[in-house]
Amino acid sequence: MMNDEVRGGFSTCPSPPAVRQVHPFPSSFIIPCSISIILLLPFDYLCIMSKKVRVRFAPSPTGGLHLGGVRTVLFNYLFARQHGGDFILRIEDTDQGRFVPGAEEYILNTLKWCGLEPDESPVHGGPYAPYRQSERKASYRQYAEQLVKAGHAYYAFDTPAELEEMRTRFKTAENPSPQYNQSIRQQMRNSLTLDAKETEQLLAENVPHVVRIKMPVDETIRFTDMIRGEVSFHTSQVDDKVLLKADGMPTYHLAVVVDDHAMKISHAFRGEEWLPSAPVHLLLWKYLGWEADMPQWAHLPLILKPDGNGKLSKRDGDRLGFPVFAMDWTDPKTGETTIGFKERGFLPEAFVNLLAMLGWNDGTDNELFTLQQLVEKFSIERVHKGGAKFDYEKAKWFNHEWIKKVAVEGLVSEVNAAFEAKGIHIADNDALLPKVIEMVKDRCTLLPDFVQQGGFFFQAPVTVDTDAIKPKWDDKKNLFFTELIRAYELSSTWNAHDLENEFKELAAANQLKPGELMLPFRVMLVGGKFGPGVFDIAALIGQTETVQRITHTLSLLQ
RNA sequence: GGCCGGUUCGUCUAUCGGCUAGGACAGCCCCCUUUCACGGGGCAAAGACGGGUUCGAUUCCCGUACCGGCUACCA
Repeated sequence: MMNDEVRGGFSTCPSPPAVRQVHPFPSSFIIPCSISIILLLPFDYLCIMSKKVRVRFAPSPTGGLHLGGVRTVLFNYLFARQHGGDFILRIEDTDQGRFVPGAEEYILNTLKWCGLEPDESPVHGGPYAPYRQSERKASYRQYAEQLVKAGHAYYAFDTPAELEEMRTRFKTAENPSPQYNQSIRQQMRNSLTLDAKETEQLLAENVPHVVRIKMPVDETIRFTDMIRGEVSFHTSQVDDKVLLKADGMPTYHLAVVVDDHAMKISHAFRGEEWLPSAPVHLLLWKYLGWEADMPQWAHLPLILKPDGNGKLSKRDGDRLGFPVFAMDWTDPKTGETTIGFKERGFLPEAFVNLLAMLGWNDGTDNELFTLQQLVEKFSIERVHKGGAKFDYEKAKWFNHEWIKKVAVEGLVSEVNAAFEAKGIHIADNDALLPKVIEMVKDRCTLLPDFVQQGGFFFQAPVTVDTDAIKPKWDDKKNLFFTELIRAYELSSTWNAHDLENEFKELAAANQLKPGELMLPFRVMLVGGKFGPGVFDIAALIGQTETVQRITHTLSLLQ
């Protein structure tokens, strides 16, 4: 165990120059700042070395898991595995009003499907349980009070109506959304404006109240983001965020800090939308006295709509006809189901692969990676800063590549399920299925394509595209196929090679070019102008079925 | 509005001061295939703008523009 920790620590930080690369300083600063770089480096180095890598994904259970969410999971997972660390799933269900039943189970199932299972979670357990914030409710208040005592937070008794009133009162053209900040707090009902006695009394009477952070007046908060480098904020610009709600639940801001500390999180990855509240979190780590244990932050770029601009949302998927959620999600309230990548026919390997490439690359031209390869090659410093527009066409390309790449055995059960979904029942041990998969996989982009591309192996085509034959159909061809039926009925062997020879010999005897006959033959067997080599198909579906399909089409052509 | 972040082909991206700016998806053309694909070859397509710094900027700095995020007792 000890050994593992040491090794994990070392691999986090392979060499000091690597740390330097992550946060390049402007060249013009190198000389004046060289002293601080030298001072910083060993500190960072020590810090990382002494810490076991522990990362967490902390979703709120409010619905289906979005592309961006799964990518955050992926990056967490890759980082943890790469450094021999732990990957934790923590459910952030502090908003009781938004809780959606089934969402947590859905998240777990999604991680399972993706192959990104956590080491610790509400169901996997772990040494830092519970992993649901609602179950940790009792632990937050003391920290909020500690902050109040230290003068870094205060009680606020403003009612929702009063807050609303404040917003309309201070609203101007220049300031369309006034914040509860260091200037406005002086005009509100809180323990800063009320005298101590009054505050005591309100508290004693259990008057509903929240705890807000007291943003310092004139400070610049800086930190080094693993993706963005140095980021800074001025405290005058950030508001007094609520830390503890009137219902006693913490807000995300308090909970994330308390729990990241309690769970010994070493690196915190989250979406870019969290960047503006980062100074609040930084301050909390400091005020709570945990500054030395603060995780390293990485704010991931957003995944954007393919058209226009803005964050990708479930609505965009509905509108443009592609999945946004990893798996089907049924809203328990409306009963409405939103399609997922899994049900659309994506392989988890492809899904994970395409997500990894949304904002990251290994610096080579390679785009196809297994999870294991990603674990080896991933590096947070190579994550792109800018948001990426989601391209469904490219997503499908990844799946196609993976279908071609994956071994037949790995496809059997998924393909079987795709057939089942279309009402074609194939026995689990049907020896034909693997052969069919092998034969058609190169032309399938999504799993359901196997039904179109291979269905005719299992049942005669429901409709035959005779229109594709008719224009060039004549008595000579009709005669040829009549003779072909007899020839095939008399065949003593049944393999693609012999079938082709017989076919060509018969064509020659009838003074017809084989080429003119192969398309009609194909349409007879598969129902349309597609599919693998026509004699391979005949060989596989067998003598009886081949003859029957020719006979059937001939009757349609009468 | 304010704050923060971002900006290379239509899209995802490479480039860590030397670029004839590379790859992939999509598009178009050709070859292979007497089907559809796969595969192979090719074409077209990009550094937002303006200033610096530099012998030399896509790359470093500043400004502008544009895009995005945040601005809840939601996460």
